Amino acid sequence: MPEGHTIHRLAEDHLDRFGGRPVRVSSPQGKFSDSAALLDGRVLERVDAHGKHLFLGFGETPEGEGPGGNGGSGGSGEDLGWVHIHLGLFGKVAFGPAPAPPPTDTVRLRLASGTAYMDLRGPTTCALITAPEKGAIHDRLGPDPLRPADDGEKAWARISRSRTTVAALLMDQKVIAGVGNVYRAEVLFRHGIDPYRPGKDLTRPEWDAVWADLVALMREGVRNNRIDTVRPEHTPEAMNRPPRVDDHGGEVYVYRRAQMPCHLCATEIRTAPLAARNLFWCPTCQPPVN
DNA sequence: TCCTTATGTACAA
DNA sequence: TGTACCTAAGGAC
Repeated sequence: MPEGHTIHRLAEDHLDRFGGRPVRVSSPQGKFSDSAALLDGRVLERVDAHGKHLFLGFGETPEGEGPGGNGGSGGSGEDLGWVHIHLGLFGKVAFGPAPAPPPTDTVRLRLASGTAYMDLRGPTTCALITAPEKGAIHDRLGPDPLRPADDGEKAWARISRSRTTVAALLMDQKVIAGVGNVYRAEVLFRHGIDPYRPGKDLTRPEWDAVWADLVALMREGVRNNRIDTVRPEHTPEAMNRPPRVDDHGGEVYVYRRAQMPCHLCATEIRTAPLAARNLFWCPTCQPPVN
């Protein structure tokens, strides 16, 4: 269930559970075994998240535990680099309390401490990378609404010059990092923007509002660990309608609501494939501009 | 038990 | 544009 909010939440959760302490690292499935062996027993020192990319930074071997010892300052503490994780479409992380149960054979990466464990399954990427390699990943990602230092300027520079549809641009991680198929559909609905409008036809005020909204929505997504996008006046309680029963849980306006009535105008929500994903929108609330 | 679908990306042609 | 990759859940039989 990965859009950017999931990844930033995972970064926090990893730091809370494993930060500052040595961690047992293993790869029951085997595909990460060599790197896991290098990392086993190291301290998780820092975490980072950019868009849908998660980075776990492991430090030096704790005193007396490393092969080759010399556990003091600077000893074996060369920067081991970062574990780079991308969940892709199917990847999942499961946390649990110690003791960790026997892993299933799909667990790519297991972290375990005296109090907690984490199992990673099905990621598209789980690799040990160097700091420069991490830098290269940041360089090819656009600004992330969840990174405090980022703003929408670089994204606007690209969007305002592009004939590509705004729906495609919002999914392009080089343009803006962390937005996925749910936030894309929902933020366009919230601002009444036709997903097929070319980027260059967006106005500056429209983009500023979309960016600010993504910052707010995605922060709430990190907090609640799910995507909710309906305004208070459109919640099931406020509208006296049944809550959504769905595996992704959150309350939304259009995502996966094809052929159901729009919460605002009752028009049938439409869906169409766009760049190998399903787009959802309300043709009445998000009319073409011409 | 099989089929479909899914909040994603990279690479080939 | 198509295809490959990774996993699990839900629904149709």
